[in-house]
Amino acid sequence: MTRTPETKSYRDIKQVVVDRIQNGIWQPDSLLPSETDLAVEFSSTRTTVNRALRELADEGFLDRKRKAGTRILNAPVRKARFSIPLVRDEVAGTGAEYRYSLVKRQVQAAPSWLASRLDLAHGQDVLHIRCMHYADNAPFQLEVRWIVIDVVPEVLNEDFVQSGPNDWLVRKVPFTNLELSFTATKADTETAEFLDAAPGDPVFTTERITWLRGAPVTYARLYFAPGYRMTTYI
Amino acid sequence: MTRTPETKSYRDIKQVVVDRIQNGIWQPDSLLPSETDLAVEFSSTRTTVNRALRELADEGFLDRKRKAGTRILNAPVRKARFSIPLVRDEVAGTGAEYRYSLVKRQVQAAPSWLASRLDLAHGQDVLHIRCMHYADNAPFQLEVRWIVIDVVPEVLNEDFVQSGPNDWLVRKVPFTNLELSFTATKADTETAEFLDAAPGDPVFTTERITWLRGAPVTYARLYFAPGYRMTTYI
DNA sequence: TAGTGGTCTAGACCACCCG
DNA sequence: GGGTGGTCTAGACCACTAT
Repeated sequence: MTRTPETKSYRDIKQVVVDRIQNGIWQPDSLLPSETDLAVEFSSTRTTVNRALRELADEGFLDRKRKAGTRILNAPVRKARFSIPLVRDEVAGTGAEYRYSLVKRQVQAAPSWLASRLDLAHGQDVLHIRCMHYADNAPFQLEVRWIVIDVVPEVLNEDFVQSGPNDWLVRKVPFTNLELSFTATKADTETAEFLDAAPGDPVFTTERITWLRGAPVTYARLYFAPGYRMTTYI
Repeated sequence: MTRTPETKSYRDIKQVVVDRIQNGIWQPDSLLPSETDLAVEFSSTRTTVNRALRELADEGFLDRKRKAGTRILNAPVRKARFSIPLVRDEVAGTGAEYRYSLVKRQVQAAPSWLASRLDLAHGQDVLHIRCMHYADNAPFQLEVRWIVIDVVPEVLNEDFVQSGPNDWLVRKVPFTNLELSFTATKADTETAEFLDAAPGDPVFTTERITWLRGAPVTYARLYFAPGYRMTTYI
């Protein structure tokens, strides 16, 4: 079949479907026509309709089940995409100049809370690191990290004086699994000093655990200077 | 062509590609073979290879450009998907019982900071709402919200005594755009009381602005009770 | 068991953009 | 200019599951 003026691309189809949902032509919880029917309506093929609906389901608009059909989700559990930048890039993105400084680097036995969290053997060695990231010489982020030496033994060759462990890990151990959480914590005395904050001040905190093929690589806590705001657009 | 034992599905292909990246067989910044070549290697078709690579690019592993080819990203700007649940569902998901309570509902002229933020006319009317969400009768979230009446005049018919504005908005007003940000704030006296916290305690705070086809619908601040943690897996 | 979505094929045309 | 990815077609078989 040749493409007629009425022929819709998968992008057009997505747009039409979203419009119909937003204008109430198709109600939440109701069933869409089958892919075959929609293909006829849009002068398209099932393959193309399939791609459109598949992406909308992926974005959280639709729920699709074989035999049951495609249903409009009533509670739009919209899914937001956000990217996880390197601190360096995040700072550079604001136009500020990035500076890194190592505070502490020490091999130690994993504290028991960490061993428990990462499922390490009792007393297993980890490399503990504290470092600071600055934006135009103002404190931006305090990084506190533990790296499991058995999983990445080469880490012992790095002194992390010139650049941070995150840069190194990203280069050496790419593409792993990640657990990411966000909380608001209270600055203790030391954190407050590094971040140029008052003790007790609220601090936006990120916690990351990274695995490489099932093995825990590193645990990190990132304390952001007061005023930090993480923003996403959907 | 019939499917041989060597024939790979798009999932298999994704897995192989990720494995090769993780094992350093394909280095960051380097170019992958073309889709056509990969199709031959995997005893598959270009369509299938295309889907695999397209999804990996979408997940942040690869960068694809016509003519330039497919390149492995060295700075893994991994993209995380997180969903934005209704409070009700979030509470229910923890197994706790959800309870809602209206604190305040009032039509007022938009305060100037809000008018500025949402680009409203000076003195434009908004519906101001404060309400609480409880989990097993413990404070879970304090919601402070402003709704632009001109955009959704039907909101005046709702008293929001039985259920919150979020439930209503989600059902009635599909949003098209969303700005979402996260910060750590300091509890003021009133917030602290509602959240059963001490004044000055750190509070994880979410700010949401929602638009419907370019028109600002609502601005909301969500203050979470101490101990709240937002978690994602990637 | 019948109908729906999930996936694959083989081929085609096209848009983009690097060299 | 030519090679790469972007997309579409027409058809097929299959997997799942509601009924």
